Amino acid sequence: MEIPKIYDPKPVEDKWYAHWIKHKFFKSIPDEREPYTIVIPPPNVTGVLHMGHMLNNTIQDVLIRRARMQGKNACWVPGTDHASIATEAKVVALLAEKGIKKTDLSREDFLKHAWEWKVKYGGIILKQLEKLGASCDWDRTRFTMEGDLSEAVIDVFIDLYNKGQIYRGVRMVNWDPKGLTAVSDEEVIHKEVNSKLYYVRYKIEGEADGWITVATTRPETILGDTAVCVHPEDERYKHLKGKRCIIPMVNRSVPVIFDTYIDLEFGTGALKVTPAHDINDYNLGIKHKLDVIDTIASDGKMNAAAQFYIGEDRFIVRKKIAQDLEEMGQMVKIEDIKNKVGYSERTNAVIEPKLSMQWFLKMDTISKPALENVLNGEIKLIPEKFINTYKHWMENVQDWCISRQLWWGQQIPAWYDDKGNTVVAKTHVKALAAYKVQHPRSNIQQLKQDEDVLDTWFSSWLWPISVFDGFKNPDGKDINYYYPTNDLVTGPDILFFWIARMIIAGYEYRGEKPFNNVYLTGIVRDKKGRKMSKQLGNSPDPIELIEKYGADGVRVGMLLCAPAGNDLLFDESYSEQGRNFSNKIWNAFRLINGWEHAVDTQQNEINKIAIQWFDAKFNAQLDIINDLYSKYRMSEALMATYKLVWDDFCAWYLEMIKPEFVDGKSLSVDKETYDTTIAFFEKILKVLHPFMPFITEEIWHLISERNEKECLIVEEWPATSNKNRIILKDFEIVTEVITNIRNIRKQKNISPKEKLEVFKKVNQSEIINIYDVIILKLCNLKSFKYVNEKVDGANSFLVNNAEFYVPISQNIDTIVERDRLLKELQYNKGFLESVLKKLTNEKFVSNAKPELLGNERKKQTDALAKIKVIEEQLSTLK
RNA sequence: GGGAGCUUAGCUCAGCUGGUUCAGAGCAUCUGCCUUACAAGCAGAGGGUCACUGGUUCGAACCCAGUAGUUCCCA
Repeated sequence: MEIPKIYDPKPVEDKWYAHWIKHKFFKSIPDEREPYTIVIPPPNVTGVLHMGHMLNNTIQDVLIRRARMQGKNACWVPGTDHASIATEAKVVALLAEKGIKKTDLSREDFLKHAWEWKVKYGGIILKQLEKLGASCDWDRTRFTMEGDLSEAVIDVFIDLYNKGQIYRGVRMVNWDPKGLTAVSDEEVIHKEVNSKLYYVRYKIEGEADGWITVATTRPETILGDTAVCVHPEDERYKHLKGKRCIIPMVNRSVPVIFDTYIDLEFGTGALKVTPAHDINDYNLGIKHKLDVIDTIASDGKMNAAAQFYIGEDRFIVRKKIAQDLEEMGQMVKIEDIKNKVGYSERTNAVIEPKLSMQWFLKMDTISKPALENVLNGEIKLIPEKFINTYKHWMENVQDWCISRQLWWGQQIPAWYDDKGNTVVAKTHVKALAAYKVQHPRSNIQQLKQDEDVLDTWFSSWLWPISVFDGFKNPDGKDINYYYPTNDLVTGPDILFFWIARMIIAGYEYRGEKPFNNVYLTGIVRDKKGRKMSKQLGNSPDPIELIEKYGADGVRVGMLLCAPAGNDLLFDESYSEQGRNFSNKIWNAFRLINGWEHAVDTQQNEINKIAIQWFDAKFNAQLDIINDLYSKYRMSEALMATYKLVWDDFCAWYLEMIKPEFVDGKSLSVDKETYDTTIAFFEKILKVLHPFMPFITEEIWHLISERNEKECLIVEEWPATSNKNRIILKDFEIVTEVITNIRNIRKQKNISPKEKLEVFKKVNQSEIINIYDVIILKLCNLKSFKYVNEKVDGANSFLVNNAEFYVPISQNIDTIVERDRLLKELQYNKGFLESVLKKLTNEKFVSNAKPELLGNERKKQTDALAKIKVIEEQLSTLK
């Protein structure tokens, strides 16, 4: 059967993925082997695969496949999170298309729609992961809102409440007026934008023409002002001590207060204070006991307390009030400035600081072990530089606002009577019972459950425990076997959102870390360094990439540009390189596969040496690869593998043993060489497998007869053994000789078909001629002979002080040759000089380590010998 | 405003404890080849003031200080 010379990944990938599934190779059940566990960072159910997922899931799959081949019980747990805001937004939008408003639905009905949506679309991203080749144990797929996981969330809430770690309070929160919910600090993205700074003058109370000018970027909040604040040291305002001023339009009299918080340089040095709508103002308000007037409603529109513009959006009001103040003569000037504005990560609405009643988790004590165990190296962050960021955050950690004003999520198990008395309990029945204990004289029959749900991260922080049913069954087989997990692979953007909180939960609920290592990938950016985003449209569709280059190609492409912890600038050309690599491997297979192998053919010297060399090379390189893996240097491990395959195996080894063509027919390969080559190739497939699972599995089955259970995916990772360093050293010289000869051929424009003669001048007695056959073959030589004298009229080169001559039919251009030699001489003299400089330096000789000194001395003698040879060559040129 | 990181070839990055012929890799580029595995290929070559300035040292891409640019985190 003719094997196509271009590898076609599509049918291969579909076939083998199905095959692996069929034979349950991804499945993990606790046994006596050492476990190797990864829990997937659950992508959110609304998501479709983007390049960030591609990257971290490729890395996870590489790790898990290698662990599996190393004989560990590899378990990669997949799943999704319910992403309350994002999902609810999607469902609301979908309902809106049908003309249904959320407010018209009951909570129950809305959730029914949401679940329908989840069933229909929630699995898309997991299906996409299959295309990538992700070897997750799909039987273990979990979802943060499924029964058991939700129950864990509720139990944890109740437990922490009972421990006094959870409280309810009025706080300034980041309000998302579009999502109509509070969001955490981490979900606010601060962006620099072009704004205006409005200078507005307020009348001083009781003075005929006394004014104070404040500067603000948010004039719409003027209606909620309850003070004006200046710096106590500010000479401009010292006379205002004890005075009051009048807020325009609403004509409210408010005090002028003094606080060192004020920045003298900014604006006019006078700050209008709106405690209800700015976190700093809020704190000032508490300190100075100011009134709080909330003038903006949940939807971002002015409310009745504002008195003006009621029902109009804050941004429209900003323009209107500026104009009105202008007309009133109270607008002094307007300047353009740049400032940072917070946006909701989910809805992109401008965040409105808002006072509201929320649930909080105290972070001060509960986070202690999580900080400690990262600092002491019990949990490793890779790369280490993230420890700084982590430490900084954990040392300044704020209480976590865990309530969200949404329906999609776990409803907070808090119950209220009509006076606002609260009990926390798992069910209404239990709540009522608890309530009766607290209020024995009450005969209330009905409590009202809190309307809000818990933050999605309040589910996912339990993920490494809850996916193994560690809450439901704390001493279960799974949790005891798989926990703590080995590696977590995710992006640094969720270091606090998720990683830190998982560590906290791990210590709180298992008394142990959730994972040993956290591998933080970079953020995938486009070629210009911009984050990939839908708005910019600069993100390639991963599935299309896979169609175009094959999953193996894209995986390789991803990792080629993925230095650990640094952002990566993705470009499609990397996937192309990956695809080309697939093709290279494929063609190596085609070559070997096409060889006749005869039992009666004697193994020749070339093949014997080639085999010895590649065996040594493979082992040495595998040591390097293993070491790089152990340091999580994935892209370097890939590059080392790439070079092993492309350069060492294909370009050198296969070229060496490739049978020659005689009379238009390929000679046959001896059986021993053939079998060894197959064995080498199989080892190479193993080492390639984690990076390129599909093509390697395909060739694995083509290259030898195997039954359907004998799959590469469960083969053993090769052990390293042979450490023949001598042959590797020798080969460095051999390849240098070969390159020199090829170079001369190239420079002199000699056809590769023309056979050359090469002479080696014997200076000393040492002749290592075992490699000559290789030089003969790879350079297409007629002969390779030893001489005692220089060969006249030939091109020459030096390798390790040995002189080589290549006579060619053209005359030697002595001028060019002399120039070349002079240049070489100059370089070597310069080099010698630098060595001598060290050796004649007393301080160097007395300070340097002995081996270093010896090295320098050797350099000296080598350089001297070389100079002598070059000078001799030069003298004969004249 | 506070903190952390980064700056090495056209691009993306290695370079560990300062010392090997140390300035490297891949891609891209250039030149020659459709040589019976692969043109998605083969062979060869050319690319760098290691951001800048100063310091420490016998010796600095590497250590220290400052400057510039840049990215991120926090407020």
